[in-house]
Amino acid sequence: MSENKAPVCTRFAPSPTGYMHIGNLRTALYAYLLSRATGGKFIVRIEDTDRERLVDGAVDVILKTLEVTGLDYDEGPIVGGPNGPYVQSERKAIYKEYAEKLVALGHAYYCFCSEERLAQLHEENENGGYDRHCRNLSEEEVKANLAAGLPYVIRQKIPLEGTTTYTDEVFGEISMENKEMQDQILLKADGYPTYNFAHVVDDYLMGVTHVVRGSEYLTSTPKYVLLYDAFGWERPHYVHLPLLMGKDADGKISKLSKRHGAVSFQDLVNQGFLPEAIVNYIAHLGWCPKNTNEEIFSLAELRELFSIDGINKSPAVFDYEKLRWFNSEYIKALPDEPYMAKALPELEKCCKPYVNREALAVLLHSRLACFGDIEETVKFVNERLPMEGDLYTNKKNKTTPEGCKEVLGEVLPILEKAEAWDNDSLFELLKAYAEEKGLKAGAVMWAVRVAVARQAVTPGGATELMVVLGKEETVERIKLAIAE
RNA sequence: GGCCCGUUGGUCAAGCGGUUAAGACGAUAGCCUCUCACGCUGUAAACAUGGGUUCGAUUCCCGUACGGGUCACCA
Repeated sequence: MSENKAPVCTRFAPSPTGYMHIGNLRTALYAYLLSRATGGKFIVRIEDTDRERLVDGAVDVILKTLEVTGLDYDEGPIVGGPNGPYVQSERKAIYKEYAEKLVALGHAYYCFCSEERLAQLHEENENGGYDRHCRNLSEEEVKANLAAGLPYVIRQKIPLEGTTTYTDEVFGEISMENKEMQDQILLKADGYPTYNFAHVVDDYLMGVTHVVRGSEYLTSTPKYVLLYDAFGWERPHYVHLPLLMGKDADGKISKLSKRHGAVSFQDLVNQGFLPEAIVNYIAHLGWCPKNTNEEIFSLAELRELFSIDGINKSPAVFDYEKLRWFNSEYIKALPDEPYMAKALPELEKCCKPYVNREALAVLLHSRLACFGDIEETVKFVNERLPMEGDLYTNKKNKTTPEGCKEVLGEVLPILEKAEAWDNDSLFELLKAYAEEKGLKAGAVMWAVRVAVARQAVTPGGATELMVVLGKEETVERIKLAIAE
C-alpha cells in the first residue's frame, strides 16, 4: 500500500436491474481497487430512483456478487455507515431539500409542463430537448401553481452562454458549450430525484472524492459539475472508464450486451468460469499494470498494482477466448481438493455408473478451460461412439486397421485376466505384450485407445482411459471393436 | 443531425520525439509424450489516412476517414 498517496473515497452505485452486467462489475472493481490502492474508502450505494424498473431481489444479486468476487466495502446497505442510508429511495427527503435549495439559489426552477407537451416537443424535434418554457415563470405564477397543487418537476437552470470545462483523470480536459446542455430534470413529478441529481448530492454528502464510472457519462458530466459549482461544493475527481464492447458473429463491434452471449457475472459463473478468473480478466480490459508483463494477479496483488495512469481510453472488446485462457490457468492452479469439489459434481451429472469419476477428473485437470466443457469432452466415455473413418492408421506408430485388430485380439485375453486395474499395472501389462511381440508400445496403446474411445483425440492415453472406463466396459468395447 | 471521445497485429495491450515497435490470448511449426492437454522452443501478424511542427514522428498540432458515446420525469 502506497503511503504517499492521498486516500480516496470511491463508490459503486448500481441500479438494481436484476443482474450484474460484466461492465458494471468492472466499474465496481476499478472503483474498489482505486480506493484500496490508496488505503481509502469504498462505498456501495443503491440507485433505485426509477420506481418503475425495480426488480425484486436485485440488490441481493449485487451484494452477493461483490461478496463472491471479494470486493469488500466499508459503507453500504446492510453494513450501514455514517452517511446512510445507502439506498436512494430512502433518501427522498434529502433530495427534495437540496433541490429546493438550488431553486432558492437561482440554479433550478419549477416546471409545470405536462408530459404530453414534452412528448409533443420531442415529436416536433427529436433532438431539440426542452424549450425552457417554465424557466422564467414569475414567482407569483409558481406560487399559484404550487398552491393549486399542479404536478411539477424541478429542472436545472443551465447557463445560456459560456463553456463548462472539467478535467477527467483518464480523458483529460473535457469542454462543453453550455448551450449544448438541456435544463435537465432534477426532481421528478413523483418526488424522486433523477440520477442526474441524486448521485451528485449523494457523492457530495458521502464524501466521495473520485467518481469512477463508464465513459458514457463523459458528456453529461459538465452538467453535474455545474451542480457542484452552484452549490459551492468542491468538485470531485472524475475517472471515466473506456467502454466494454462485444463482437457479433459477423465481426461487428458494439457495446457489450446480451446479444453477445453471457454478459452477466452469474451467467459466466454458471457456465463454469471461476470468479477469480473473471475478475482477473476484466481487470485487464481497459487497464494495464506498469512495469510488468505478468497477467495473472490475485485481488490482493491488483490492489497493490492498480493506478489511474494505467487506464486506457479506447474501448475494449470482451474476448471469450482470453477469458477461457485465464480460467484454464486458474483451474490448473487449483489444488486437488477444491478442484475435485468443482469437477466431481459436474461429472456426477453426466457420467454413467461404470465411470471412474475421480480418475477422469484428474485427467481433466490440465485440459479444462471451463467447467462447462466437461459434459462435451467426456461424451465418449459415456457413450460408445460409432467408429468414424479410419482411426486405426497412425503413421508415427506405423499402425494399420488390420494390425490393430490383431493386437486387440491378443490383448483382450490379457486384459480379461488382469487383476489390478490401475494405470501403472495396465501400462506394464501392455508394454510387456508389446516387447514380446516386438512392437512399439505406442502402437499397442494406439490400437487400444482407439478401440476404447472411438475418437481420435482423447484426454489421457489408453491405459488412463481404461482406468476411467473400468474393466468391464473396457473389455466390452474391445470385443465390440474386434467384431466390427 | 449537433456535441463529446477514441484509433498500435484478429483480440487485450506496452510505448509517453530517436526502439530490431514489448508482452499476452488466439493461429501456426517443432520438442516432450501411450493420441490430446500440460510444459518448453520457434514463426507469422500492427502504428487508419493526409498535411504540418521538428534534424527526426507511432509519439506533438490540424484536417479527413472510420468507430463509439450522448442528446429521457433511465441510470
